This record gives sequence, C-alpha cells and structure tokens, in this order.
Amino acid sequence: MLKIGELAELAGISRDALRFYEKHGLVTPTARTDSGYRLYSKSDVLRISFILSAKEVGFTLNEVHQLLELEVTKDKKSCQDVKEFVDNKIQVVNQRLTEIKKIKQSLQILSNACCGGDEPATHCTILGALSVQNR
Amino acid sequence: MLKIGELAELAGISRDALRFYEKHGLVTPTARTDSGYRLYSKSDVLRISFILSAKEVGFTLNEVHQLLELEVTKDKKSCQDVKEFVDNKIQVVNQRLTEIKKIKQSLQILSNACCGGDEPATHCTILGALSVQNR
DNA sequence: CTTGACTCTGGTCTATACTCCAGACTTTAT
DNA sequence: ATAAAGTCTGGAGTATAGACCAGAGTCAAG
Repeated sequence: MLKIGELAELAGISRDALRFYEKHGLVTPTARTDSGYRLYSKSDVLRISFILSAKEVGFTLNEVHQLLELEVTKDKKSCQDVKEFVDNKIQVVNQRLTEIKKIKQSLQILSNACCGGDEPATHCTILGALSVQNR
Repeated sequence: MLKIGELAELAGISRDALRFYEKHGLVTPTARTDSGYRLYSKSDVLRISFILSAKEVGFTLNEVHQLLELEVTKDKKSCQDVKEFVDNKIQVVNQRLTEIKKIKQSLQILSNACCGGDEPATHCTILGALSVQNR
C-alpha cells in the first residue's frame, strides 16, 4: 500500500491532484491508516494510470468517470446501454486517431524534409507540411 | 472570403471561439471590410482546421500557437531549434498514439466480448478489459 | 426605408482541472 | 525528544477555453 506522496511520485502527478480525483469520485484509496492517511492499493494504481491515459488522449475527467463506472452485468439492458456508450466512444477515439496520425506526419515532414535540404521554404511550416500531405 | 458566421458554421465552432483564437494570436482574418467585419480566406480556413485537429488530440492552444509559429528558415540555427521542438512533439504524439490505441482496444473488448457471451463478468469493465490486454 | 439578421468591441461569467495556502495532526530521522 | 517531512481538511486562487451579454453599428430583403 502506498501513501499519497509515494503514489503521486510514482504516477508523476501532485498529491492535490489525487485528492481532487478522489473528491470527484474517480478513485478512492482502498484504505486509510488509523490516523486517516490514505492508502492506495495496486488496483488503485491501475485506476490512476487509466485516468491519466484517458486524460492524455483528450477525455475529460467527467468522461473518464463514466468510462470507469461502466460495468456490463450480463443483464441485457445494461449491456445495451454500455454498448451504445462505448461504441460512441470508439468512434471518438477513431477520429482522434486519424487526427493524431495526420499531425504526426506533418511534424515528421517538418522535422525531416526541411533542414538543409532543398525543399522550398513554403513547406517549412506546419501548415506547409499539412498541405503537402493533402496533395 | 468568409464572414465570421459563415466560417463558424463551416468549422463547427462559435463566433466567440474564432474571436478568442484571434485575440490569442492563433489566427487573424486576412482582411476586414470597410465597416470592420472580419473576412477569412482559404488559408485561414486551413489554419482553423489545424487548430481544431491539434486541439482535439490534446494540445493546448498555447502549444498549437507554438506549432503554428514554427518556421524553418533554412538558417541552420532556426533549423536546429525547430527540429528539437518538433522531435519533442513527435514523441508526445507517439505516446498519445500508444495510449489511445490501448484505450480503443479496451473499449472494443468491452463492446464485443461481454454482451451475452460467457466471459466472466470481471472483464466487463474498462479496467477489466485493460488488464485482459496486459496479460 | 425599416426590420431582422449579422457583426463589432468590451466586459463579465462559467466549467474544468487543478494549485496553493492555513492550521492542525502524524511519522520519520537524527 | 525534537525537528523536519509528510498528511489531513477546508477553502481560496489560478489558468485555460471559451460562453454570454450589452449597446452600437451594418447589411440584405421586402
């Protein structure tokens, strides 16, 4: 079990952020010491790492919360609901995947093609690189 | 040339957002009418679309601003600087790409495998799906 | 030539996601 | 045993990314 400071360092975020996530229902430490110190378990660590990943790729904490709440309970009804929500998110994710690949390509064109080479200088901006791609 | 409302509709954002971007130096309309109405050109449209893409994949407006400012000027020095900055961003983008693929997979596991099938219910959460992946 | 839709500037307001105290208690190291 | 470092709760402050509003001017249609 980790104390808040240890987990914070491990995860590369602040203690305040962890308390903030807790306040908003994203993660609750598995236990507390007698004196009230938070104690985080392995699965809390996994949870935090999911939160950070999802956040990094553009989900809001609110959305992350919804994702974490998802639970398919074999119950047909819940299944339908979850599938709908999740398929929607998959679409969003696919969209982002496309965008991020495009941006990556632009950045690579910028990084590779323009330095010292004899590319016309018009390609040597992000927008230039983007429009090269679009041809 | 487009007026602000036309561009806003085209881009799927608000007029206020466009004015906000302008105030923060991300895009300046190519021209103004005599009466002061903003007029956006094709390249302004491209710029906006880049801003929105970059934003969608998690860059802040500040970072987008830096990306847009990048310009390799054949000058060795500027080239070095840009390359450094850009290569850094490429790393960030790669990281995001990895994260987003992982999340997508989890979502797909959740969408496909859990409904009605005989998966144990433990896999039927995002975190369950994530840990299935990690095995 | 007026009415309704659009635009202007400037300002205030809001949601999100934290950060940064303050004052008190707890743990760790010397 | 005490000082330093860590933690607690509660609350105020901050940065980002706009949304919203007021009052005034502008444009397009009937």
